[in-house]
Amino acid sequence: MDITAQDIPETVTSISQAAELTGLTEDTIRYYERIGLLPYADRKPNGHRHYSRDQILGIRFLMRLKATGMTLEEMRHYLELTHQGDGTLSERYTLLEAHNDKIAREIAKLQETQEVIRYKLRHFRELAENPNTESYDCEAPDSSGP
Amino acid sequence: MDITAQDIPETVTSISQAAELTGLTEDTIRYYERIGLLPYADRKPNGHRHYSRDQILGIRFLMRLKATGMTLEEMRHYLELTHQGDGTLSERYTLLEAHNDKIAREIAKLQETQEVIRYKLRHFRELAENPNTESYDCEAPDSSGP
DNA sequence: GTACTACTTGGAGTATGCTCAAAGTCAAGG
DNA sequence: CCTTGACTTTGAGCATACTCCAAGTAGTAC
Repeated sequence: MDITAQDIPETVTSISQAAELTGLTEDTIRYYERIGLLPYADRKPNGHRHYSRDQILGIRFLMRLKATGMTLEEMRHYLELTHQGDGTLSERYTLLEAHNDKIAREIAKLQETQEVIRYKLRHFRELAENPNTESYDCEAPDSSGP
Repeated sequence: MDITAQDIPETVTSISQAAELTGLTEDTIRYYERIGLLPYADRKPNGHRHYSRDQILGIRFLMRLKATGMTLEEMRHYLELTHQGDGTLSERYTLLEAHNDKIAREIAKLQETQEVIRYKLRHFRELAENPNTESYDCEAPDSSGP
């Protein structure tokens, strides 16, 4: 998932190509359109959807938001603001800023848990090196003290 | 959610206290017991569940795993191994190590997205300072070049 | 003309993870 | 004895996010 458009063909793209380029399935793309997360896609004369490079990039950005914990409904709201034009810029700014803060908190939590896990892994290694006769089976693995 | 036991009373704990100490609801704790994620809790003579300090710590550790993307089923499996004793130590080690790697990848993804969001925020600030007459409404917000 | 492929729509079904409600038990207080 | 409050069990319901299926169409290949 490049953030540049290098890998996206210039010509418009079918739903199968869009799926490949975004990592979604065709069904998921149609589902997103149905729930209003993606705008009603342009159709070719035969009724098939086609997507522009910008639309693919737009979906990729959305997938980033999703991958970082934003719900479909929140994304839908953000896109609604985008459609309403420049008058909503400050609101969109606030939303993205809030999401960025949320990501920062998420990273902090992940790093904390990494420390806890590394402590446990160290503990396991000690047990393996020095099989403890009085090791009580810690049915409820915890993280208190050494 | 301290990783030490400082805030957990020494005396055994009711489900309402357990809920408070773990951030879960009583319903969720009962649900976890039902699906086998938590062992069948000891009951007081009147049938009420009670929890030890170690059990509270165990739940907190599980909630860390959950908060970092482990599913209930994966946790259930991990706990099953724990119950099987020291023979499963190396398998548990492998599982935790894999989860730690997953967290590392997750952090990397979050940080990448933070960069993309910061780029967009910067772009919004520029638009606000210098309202662009030819700003095309980027219906599909992307992240390609400036 | 027939087959094949790539799509279309609409609707139903599924997985995960809760969340709530109904009906009952038990112990303490007034 | 009656009420209140904190629990109990069982089972159903719900939100999110897909995922699959059936029936149909449009264009190409032979």
